[in-house]
Amino acid sequence: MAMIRKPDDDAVQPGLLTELIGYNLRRAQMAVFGDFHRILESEDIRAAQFAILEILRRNPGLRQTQAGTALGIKTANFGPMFDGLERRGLVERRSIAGDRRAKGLFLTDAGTHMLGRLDDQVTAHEQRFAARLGLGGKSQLLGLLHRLSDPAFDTSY
Amino acid sequence: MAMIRKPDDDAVQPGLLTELIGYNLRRAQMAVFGDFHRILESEDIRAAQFAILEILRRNPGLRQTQAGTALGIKTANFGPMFDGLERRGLVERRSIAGDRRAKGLFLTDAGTHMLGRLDDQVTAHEQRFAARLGLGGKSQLLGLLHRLSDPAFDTSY
DNA sequence: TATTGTTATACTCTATAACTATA
DNA sequence: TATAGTTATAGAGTATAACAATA
Repeated sequence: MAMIRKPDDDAVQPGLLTELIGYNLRRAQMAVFGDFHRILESEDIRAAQFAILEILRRNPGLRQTQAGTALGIKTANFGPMFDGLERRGLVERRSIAGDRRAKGLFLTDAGTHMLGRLDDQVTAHEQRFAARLGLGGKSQLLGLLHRLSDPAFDTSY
Repeated sequence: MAMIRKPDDDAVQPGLLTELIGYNLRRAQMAVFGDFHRILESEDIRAAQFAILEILRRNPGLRQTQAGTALGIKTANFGPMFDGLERRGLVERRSIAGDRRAKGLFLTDAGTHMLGRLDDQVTAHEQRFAARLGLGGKSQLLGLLHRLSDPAFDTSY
């Protein structure tokens, strides 16, 4: 067998990519979400569904458009996602007095209990990653991330 | 018309979500990628395809498994993604002397030129977001993100 | 036996457009 | 006319499993 040099994966030169904020955001998100998904598996729900449940815990009675806007989910996609949760009895739509087009969204008791079962695990997950960031690292990170997501920090206009 | 109070979108209480590192990573990534996608539209390519082109610019001759591993794309998915670029003449597979299973991946001249056309726009995009982060903010952010994506910082084992 | 890559397939998420019903 | 929500549909991205060829 000839001694063809097999390139080592570690020897891949990162180049421009690792200098890009967006690429590094994606890598970090993959790591954090991978861990988070493992937790949600225990209740067989997805991250997007968890976000819906969580925002309804804090804001019972929200309308679909509001919940969707707050989470960055389009109206046309929110409906089917919510249907899945409703079929499992975790949430419910209630009619709103005064506007027969809109519906108020609520957690059921089953939904509330599921979130309760996840609370400790989610807290542990969060603390694991906060620990990686060191003292004050998390609040520093969140501050920087808000500058990226908040259009008010865009000075290019 | 009755004076039903229509809840204001701004009044949605964020709750737990905005305390989660993962959720804030996602929001920031949506903002940065939204801007980035607008740039890539001009050449009609996707972010994942850009990443493939970019890593081949720096690492010509990479094998599929290596490129996929480096970018976090599974082997079974890398092939079809690469096919799309190859059909457009931006990249090519070449046989490797000594291993008839593997193929070396290369940019074509067309692929190199496309990356060249994007360079200035990508740099401008990057500077826009770096500006939002303030002096030293970007290197601070990248340092924190690496702690999240690098398993070596996981102290929970 | 292990590795490189392909094929098939399914699911989630995202995006757009056309539509109904109410306001 | 505008708004709340639904339906249909298409595309990208991700995941697993089975497979062929080669090492």
